Amino acid sequence: MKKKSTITIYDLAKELNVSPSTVSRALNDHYSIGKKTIKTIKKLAKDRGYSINSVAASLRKQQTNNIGVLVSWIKRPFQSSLISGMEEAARESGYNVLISQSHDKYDHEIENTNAFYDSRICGLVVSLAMETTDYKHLERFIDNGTPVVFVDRIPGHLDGYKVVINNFESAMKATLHLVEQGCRRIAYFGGTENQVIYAERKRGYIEALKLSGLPIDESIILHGDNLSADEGVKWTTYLLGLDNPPDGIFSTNDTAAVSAIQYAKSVGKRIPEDLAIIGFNNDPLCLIIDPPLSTVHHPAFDMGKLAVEQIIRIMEAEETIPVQTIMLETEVIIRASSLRKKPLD
Amino acid sequence: MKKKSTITIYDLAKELNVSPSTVSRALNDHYSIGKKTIKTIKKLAKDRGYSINSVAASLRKQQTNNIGVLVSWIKRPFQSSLISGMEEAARESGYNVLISQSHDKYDHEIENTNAFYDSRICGLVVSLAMETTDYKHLERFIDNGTPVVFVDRIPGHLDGYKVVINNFESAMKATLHLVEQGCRRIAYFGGTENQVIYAERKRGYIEALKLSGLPIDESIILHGDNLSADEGVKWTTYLLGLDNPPDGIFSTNDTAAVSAIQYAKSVGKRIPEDLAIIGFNNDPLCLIIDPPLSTVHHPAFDMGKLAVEQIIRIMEAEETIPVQTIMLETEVIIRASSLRKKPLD
DNA sequence: TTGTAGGCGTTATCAG
DNA sequence: CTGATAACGCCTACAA
Repeated sequence: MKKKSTITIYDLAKELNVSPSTVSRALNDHYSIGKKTIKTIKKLAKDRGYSINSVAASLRKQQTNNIGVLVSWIKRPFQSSLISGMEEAARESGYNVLISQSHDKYDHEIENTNAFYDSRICGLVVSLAMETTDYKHLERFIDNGTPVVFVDRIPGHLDGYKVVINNFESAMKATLHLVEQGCRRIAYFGGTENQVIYAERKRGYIEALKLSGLPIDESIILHGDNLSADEGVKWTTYLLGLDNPPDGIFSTNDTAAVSAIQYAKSVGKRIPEDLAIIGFNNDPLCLIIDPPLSTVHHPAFDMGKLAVEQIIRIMEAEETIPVQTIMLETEVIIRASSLRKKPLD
Repeated sequence: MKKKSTITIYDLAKELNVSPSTVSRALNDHYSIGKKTIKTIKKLAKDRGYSINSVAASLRKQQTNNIGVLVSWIKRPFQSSLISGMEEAARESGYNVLISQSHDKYDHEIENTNAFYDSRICGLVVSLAMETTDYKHLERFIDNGTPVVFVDRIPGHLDGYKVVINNFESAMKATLHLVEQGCRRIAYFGGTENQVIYAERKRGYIEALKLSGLPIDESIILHGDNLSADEGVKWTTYLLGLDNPPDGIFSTNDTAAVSAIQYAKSVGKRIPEDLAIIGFNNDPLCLIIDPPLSTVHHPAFDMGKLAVEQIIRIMEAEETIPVQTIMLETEVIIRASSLRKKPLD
C-alpha cells in the first residue's frame, strides 16, 4: 500500500511565511502566540485539511495517547459494558483505546501486554485472566512510569490503582437475602479462588451463613473455570441429585444462574418455591429469563469510565498520585427468582 | 508522568560493537545478516529487555500497525462478537485494534474517524451509524491509501471492500418460514431504510409475501431508530390493538423480537399459536426467552475476523487488490417461537 | 555482510 | 512574540 503525501506543519509554515515552530505552537494554543496568528494558522490548517501526525508527536513527546485495555472476553455483557465506559471516557479526553482479550489465559495476557508495551501505550487498564497469579508482565509498565489501573479482577498481592466493587459485602447481602426468603441450605457457584473477586464473594457467602446460624457445607460450594452455562447445568444437575438438595443458589454470575433456572425448571422444580436463585452482574438476560433473575447490580459501565478517568488523572497530574482503590456501590436487585415472601406492607 | 529511559538499538549496538543498522536488520531478520549475528543480537535484546519502539518505527515506515474499528454500540451482543473476531484476527498478525463507538450518531462517527486519521491507523473497519448517509469522512482514508472495509452496515452508494450477509435472502427465508407455519398476516420490525441492511431485509420480507400471494400492508411495516426493547413493546402494543392484528412478526433484530414475546405473553397471547415470531442475529437471549426465539443466525464473529483479514491482505499485498464484497451464509434457526406445525416426518 | 547518514513530523530549548 | 535547531528511535538507500 502506498500512502499519498500528506500536508505537514512545514507546508502550512511555508504558505504563511512563518516558521514551523510557530505553526506548531499555534495549533497547540501556546500562550506566547498572538490570538490573531493562531486564528490565521488554524484557518489555513482547516482549509488545507491538515491532520496532525500523532505518531510523530508521540515520538517527540515520548508519550502516545493510546490507552491499552486488557479484558478476558469482549463478548461477555459485563465486559463489553466495561469497555464501553472506557471508550467513552477516553474519547472525551482525546485518547484512543486499544483493546485485547486474554481469553482468561495467562499466556495470552503476556503476549498482549507485550504488544501493548511495544506500542508505548500511555496507560493500561487490566481485568486479569482467570489463570493469572503473577504480575511481572504488568510491573514492567509501572516501572517505566506507565500507569496501570486494575479493574474488577484485581491482583491479590500487588499494590496498585484499583477500581472494584465490594465483593464481600455484595455476596453477603445476596446470600442474606436468600436467607430472609426462607432458604436454609444455599449452594454457591463461584470461579477460581485464585481470583480475588471470587475469594471475596465466597467469603461474603460464608459470612452470611455464619451470621444466620446456618451450617457451611463444602459439598454444595462449587468452583469452576468459567462459570459458563454448561457449568451451571452440570452443577445444578449434581445439586438436585443430592439426597438433601439445596433450597437456594447464590451464583457469582448470571450466566450460570440462568442455566440453573432453566435446568431446574426442566426437571419440574418450581422457582423460587423449591429453589430460590440469585445471580451476579445484572446482565440483560436477567429480565429475559422466566422468572426474572434476582441479581447484584454491577456498575460495569461506570467502572470502566472511572478506571480510564483515573488513568488520565494519573497521567496528567503534576505530582504523583498515591495508589488508591476506588470502591463502587452495588445493589441487590430482587426479582421473582428469589422472592418467596410477599413484601410486608 | 515521567518515563524512565528505555533501551534502544543504539544501546545494543554499542554493547556488541556493531552499528545500529545491523541491530535493526538482525531484529527484523534481514536476509543480509548472518545467522549467527542475528542470534547473538536477539539474545542480547532479550537479555536486556529490549522492546522495539513501535512509535518510532511507525513514523519512519509511515505505517502504523493499528487497525481502527468503528461500530455503533460495543455492548450489543452482535457487535461485541464482531469486535471479538476482529481482535483475534488482528492480534494473530501482529496488529493492534483501536476501538470507537458512534452510538449511531453521524457526528460521533465523524469525530471518531478524525481521531483515527490523526493516529494514522493502517486500516479501518466500519459498521456505519444508523444516521450516516454520506461518506466523505471515510473517503479520506481511501484517498490516502488506507484500506477501509465495511462490515454489516455498509454504505449504499460507495464502492469499497465489504463483508456482509445476504440480507435480502435471509429476510425472505425467515418470512417464508412464518408463512409455512401458517401465518397469513406478518408484521415487520425494521431499522431506518437509509441503511442498506434494513432496506434489503425489508425487500426480502416483501418478496416473501409476494411469492406467497399475501397482501402487503404498510400499516404493519414498522421502522425504528434503534430496534430497542422499548420499540418492540411499543410496536407490539400497537399491533395487538389493531382490529385485525397480525399472526406473525418478522423482527430484524432479536432484542425487539424478545420484547414482543414478553409483551404479547403479558396480555395473554400464546406464542406461537396466536402470534409466531422470528428474530435476527441469534443473540444469546434467544435461548433464554420462553419460548425460545427462532432467528437468523448471523456469523458476527466470522465477519469480524474476515474483515480484518481482508484489511491485512490489502495492506500487505504487493499490487492493488480489486474491490470486492464477501458475502457470508446465514441460517434460519427454527425454535419454538415460530413452530406451529410439527415437523412432517 | 556491515556501516554511515539522513529523514519520518513533531515539539522543546534556546536565542533573538 | 517568533525563529532556528536538535532530538525522539527507527529504517533504509547508499557506500564500503
